[in-house]
Amino acid sequence: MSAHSSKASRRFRRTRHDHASETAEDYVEAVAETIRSRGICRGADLARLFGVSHVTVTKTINRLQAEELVDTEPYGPLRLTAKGERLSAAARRRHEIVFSFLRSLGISESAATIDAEGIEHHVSSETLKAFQQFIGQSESD
Amino acid sequence: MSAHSSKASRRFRRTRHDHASETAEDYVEAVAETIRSRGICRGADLARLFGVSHVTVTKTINRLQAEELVDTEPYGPLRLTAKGERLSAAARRRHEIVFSFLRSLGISESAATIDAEGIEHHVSSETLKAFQQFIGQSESD
DNA sequence: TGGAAAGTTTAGCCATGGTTAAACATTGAC
DNA sequence: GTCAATGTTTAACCATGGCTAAACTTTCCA
Repeated sequence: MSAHSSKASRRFRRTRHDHASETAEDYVEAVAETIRSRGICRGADLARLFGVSHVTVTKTINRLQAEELVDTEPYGPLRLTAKGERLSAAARRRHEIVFSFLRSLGISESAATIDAEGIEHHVSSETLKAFQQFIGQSESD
Repeated sequence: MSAHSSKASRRFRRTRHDHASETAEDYVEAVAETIRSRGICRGADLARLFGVSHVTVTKTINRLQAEELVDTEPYGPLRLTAKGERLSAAARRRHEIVFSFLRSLGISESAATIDAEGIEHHVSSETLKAFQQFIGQSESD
């Protein structure tokens, strides 16, 4: 059996693919942000940021290079490909909408920061739209 | 423009070990629900529900047994331990709050079902409280 | 020039969560 | 009693994402 795509099973998409793309988004977002704020991004920056070892970063970056999201040479700094830029922009936009939405609801900055990070990878475009609309309404109150 | 662009210690998920407890919650929730609706729960039920192979279920159940969340004998049906019951009740409650919240926002049932599944493991108690309060407000409109 | 410090990679280990293929157990129909 | 269907387990594999230890490269400075 296996490639089961019933309505019931589709909501439980807890596959390696989903996790891999979440990681990819986190990484490209972090690369973009680091370049934005420090002008350059190296593996060690990401290790520090994520709180993981530099080895973990190296392995992940290798995967992202294979996926053509990140571009780098041995011992060189990290850059995003055009594809990586697009992904990071989309991820950032989604993140900011979720964060602002939570803040609009009255969630504290610290909780909103943590929760947005967890939630951002799991909102459909429909929900994202509703979040955006809600933010707009709150602002005009 | 951006909600925040701090330099020090940004968001970014740290513990990908959280993932193991998400799986545990999904499983105990599914066991509880299956027992509720069909009177018994077997590994094959979960394989069908999650859309994974029965082998994956067996391995996960072994881990949950080691964690004393699930109780079973070889070739026997699955039962929850007291600890498993508590976890499933908490997970279900959280799930229902998130789902109802999304519905209150106007999200379609199908999107709310999928998104709630993804989001429920990432809401802090503060956010959960805000969701609950919002549901209450919407109902009295 | 030559080395130390900082940064990066390689090698090898582990857990989780996926897969198939194949063996084993239980149950119900003949 | 046997046999097929169903359900379960075991074996063996893969990818992701963690780790430490050790080796290698780059940079910079005395």
